[in-house]
Formats: sequence, C-alpha cells, structure tokens
Amino acid sequence: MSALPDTASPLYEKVKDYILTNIGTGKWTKDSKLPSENEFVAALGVSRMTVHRALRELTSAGFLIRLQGVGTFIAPPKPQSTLIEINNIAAEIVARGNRHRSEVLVLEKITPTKELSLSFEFAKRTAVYHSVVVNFENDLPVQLEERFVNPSLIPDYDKQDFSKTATYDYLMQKTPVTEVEHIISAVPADAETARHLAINVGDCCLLLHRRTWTGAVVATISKLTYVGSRYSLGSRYSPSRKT
Amino acid sequence: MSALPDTASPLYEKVKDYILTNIGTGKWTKDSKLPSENEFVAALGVSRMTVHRALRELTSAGFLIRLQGVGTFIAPPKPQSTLIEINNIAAEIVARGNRHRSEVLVLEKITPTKELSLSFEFAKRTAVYHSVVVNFENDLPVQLEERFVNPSLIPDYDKQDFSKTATYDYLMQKTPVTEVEHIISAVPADAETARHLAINVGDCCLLLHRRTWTGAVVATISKLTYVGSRYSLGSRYSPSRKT
DNA sequence: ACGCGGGAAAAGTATATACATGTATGTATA
DNA sequence: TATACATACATGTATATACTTTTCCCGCGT
Repeated sequence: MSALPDTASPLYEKVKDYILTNIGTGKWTKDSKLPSENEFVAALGVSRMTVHRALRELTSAGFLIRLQGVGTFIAPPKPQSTLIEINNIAAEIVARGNRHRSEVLVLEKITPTKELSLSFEFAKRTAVYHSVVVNFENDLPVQLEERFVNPSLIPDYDKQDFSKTATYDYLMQKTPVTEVEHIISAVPADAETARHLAINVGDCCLLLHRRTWTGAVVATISKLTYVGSRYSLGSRYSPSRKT
Repeated sequence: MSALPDTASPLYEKVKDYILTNIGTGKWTKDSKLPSENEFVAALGVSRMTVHRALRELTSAGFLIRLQGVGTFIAPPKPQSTLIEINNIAAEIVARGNRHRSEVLVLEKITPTKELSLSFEFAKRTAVYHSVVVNFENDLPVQLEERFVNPSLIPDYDKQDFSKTATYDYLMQKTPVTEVEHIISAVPADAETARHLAINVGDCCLLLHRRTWTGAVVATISKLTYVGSRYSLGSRYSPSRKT
C-alpha cells in the first residue's frame, strides 16, 4: 500500500531510498520545501522517529539541509569527492585558462542492448537516452564522451543544448549522486574514436568507465575516452574529512 | 554523579565525548571489548536509545566496530578510501584468485634530481630511497612500480625484502597517510618499460603518478605503470556510506 | 500603519518498550 | 564423543509518547 520501494531491508533505508528517488525524479525541487516529518508519517505509514532517522542520515550525508522550526530542503549540489570531480572536463579546461567547446554528435533515445540493460540493472528493456559529445580544448579535441542516461530520473535529457551546458553540470543539477563506480584503463584508439579525436588509430587513450547511482537506481553510464597525449586525470584527497 | 562530561549540549554528544575520551586515555584497549549498551545505561544513567545513538554515530564515523551479538570494539586505523586502495596490487591479484609475485630490480639510496627534490618539497637536496619492482600476475608482468621514499619518515626502507612483503603493505604499516595526490594518464611504452613488462614498444600503458603526505611532509612519490591490455583500475565510492 | 504577543508548526531530543537478529555457550541427547 | 537444541546476551530496528527549541505568521491593540 505504501509508496515505499522494495529495495533495502531496514525500513529507514527504504524511506531514504524513497526520498532520494523522489528528489531524483524532481518531485521536490531545489526551491520547494520537502514534506514535514508528520506529513511523511501520514504518507508512508511509519513512525516519526523512523522518518526522522532517515532525514537525519540524509542530512549528515549532505543531501538535505534542515532548519529547526522551518523545514527540510534539498542541499545545493556539492563537489562530492575525489574522482567525481574529474568528470567536469569543461570546468577543468576553463580553470587552466583555455577555451572549451563541445560538439554534439548524437543525442537520441534508444533501446539498450541486452548488455547495457544489464548494466542499468533494468528488469525490463527500457529505453534510455544516448549522447555522444566531443570536448575541445582550444579547438583540439581532448575527450570523447559517450553517455547513457536513465530517463526515469532525468526525463528531459534530450531537450538540452549540450554545446552550451556541459552534460556534467546538467546532470549534477538534476539528480543527486549517491554512489559512483569507476573503471580506468588504457587502450589503443579504434578507427571511429581516432576520427573523432583527430588522432591515429592505435594511439594511446585513457578510457574511463563510470556508473552513477541515485538511491538504488542507476542514473548514468558513461564511457569517457581521453587522448593520452593531451590529457591526464588528477585528484587530491585528504582522508581526514568528517561525515 | 554521572561520569558524563559537561562539554556538549545534547546528551548523546556527551556520551560520545565520554566514550572518545576513555578510548583516548586507554581505559579500553584495542583488544578488549567496550561495555555493552546496557552496561552504559547502568553506568551513565541514560536510556539505551541514547547510548545506542552515540555508539552508532561513533561507528559510522569510523571510531568503533560493532558486531551484532558480540559487542563493540575499537576500530583499527582507517582503511582510507577509494583511490588509495588501488595501489595495493598484490592484494587485488590475490583477491582475483591469481598468484602474485614480485621481482626487485633496484633498491638503493640516491641523491634526487633537482626536479624530484622539488616534488618532495625539499629545501635542501636530501638523499632518498629508490626502488623499482615488477609485479607479476600468474607469471605475467602487469605493473612496473618505481618509488621514491622519504628516509626521514621511513628510515629502514632499504632493509626490506620486497619480494616477500609488498611495498604498499610495508609503507601503510610504517606511516599514516594524511593526503594523497594522483595523476593518471595513458602513454605508449618506452623501450625500458616494454622490456620489463614483456610488451612491445608503443603499447598502451596506464601511468599512475602518486604522492602521499604524512602531515606536511611528502612521504612517497610513485610512478606506477600498468600494462593497458592486462589491467585496469577500479573504484567504487559512496558519499553516504554506513560501514 | 506599526508593533507585539501568542499560537501553530517544524525539527531536535530523550525515554520506555517491544521485538528482531545474530552469536556464543552450555546442556541434553543420539 | 559429537551433534542438536535451548538459552542468554549482544546489537539492530520500530514505535509511541513526551517534551524542548526555534521559527513563522496571524491577529489584535495602539
């Protein structure tokens, strides 16, 4: 009867997933106020303490901001951590004082292959958005960005003009990332990649596979190919950070 | 009457302070078990839920480890996070069920080049340890590991037998890492690298540059070269992790 | 028009209670 | 002796309840 998902086992985790998913789907926006604890109690049929724990943990995780006597709000997007930042290539290029430009090669809605559907952890074969963008630094292509996006979380992905807004910025603004997976490898360029990046077949490329989750749902799957001789990924991390 | 400090205002924060203080003063040691929740209730005169919240938050902050049905223990020093783990190639290989073997090519004390001395942020040109090790997975070389180590932090680095103990394990045990810097790139193999890794010159390699700090001092500088076709780096990260 | 006071609403804390779940241990039985 | 069961104890979760603290807003009086 209740609107709670069937994902996590403890009840407060279900409430957390429920809230994160509804933030992801835009049910509550940045400006509006989330329901109060008592409204959640009425809507979900759980006790207030359980709702409170879910909200408290989401707050300490940085997703929400709560003001006593006022209400609960969605936290502004945070820089997350370490490896997540490396995806914002546009900001990096600009930060280096260079010019950034994008070229959108593909922006469509497709039926995923069986393998891709598996990566999305879909039960059924649901259509997903597919985009291919080349990012230039001073008119030199440095990155080929292929991305698959879950339309249940980001329904209007294909309405955007990604030659102006970076795909990264758009996604970060639309849905909170609760988990990230990265796989980094070095591969020789195939014919198509070489053409798009203006390099020779066989040249070294840095390949970054990336999956992001919002709650229990896979939000995006990306395949980022960097020209080895023109780009490297950097990160700096201090473990001495608190929750 | 109660042993609780007069520091923080909410009661559960006082309980947290109380527990942390007693860990700090050595009242409970690494091996012994902390009092049970009910024992805390009897000792401090607060409800079990309040004790539970204090213990839960200390656990999620990484100070404690709790086992249902067993008890509460002091957590071992932090396993750090994300990218740090990817350096322990020996553990990864073993975890995949494969055989790991190391070959030490160089283990010496050298005077660093001007550039290297700069990377160490040395004021004067101080001698550093230098090691080169090849790591094998089932007798196939997968990684070439060149490392420079600050002798003021790890004075007996050159006395070790790194064909037995992984350099990573040894360093992690000797000095705490407070900060890590990574730079990842894809490069073609040069002649010497190709020879050590049994690949062709020009083959794609994943190059990981790594610097670690202990406090304000650079502890290690590493250059890790992975065979692109035999290895990739993976990581998974949850901003809202529970542990 | 202005200010002030009071009440409603929201989050924060604390407790008592109950039950669930996992672990270790001792005892009875095959 | 070894296995199975019962039991005690530990943490984990869920609820109901009460009270506190803070903020917002509406209506009243001047």
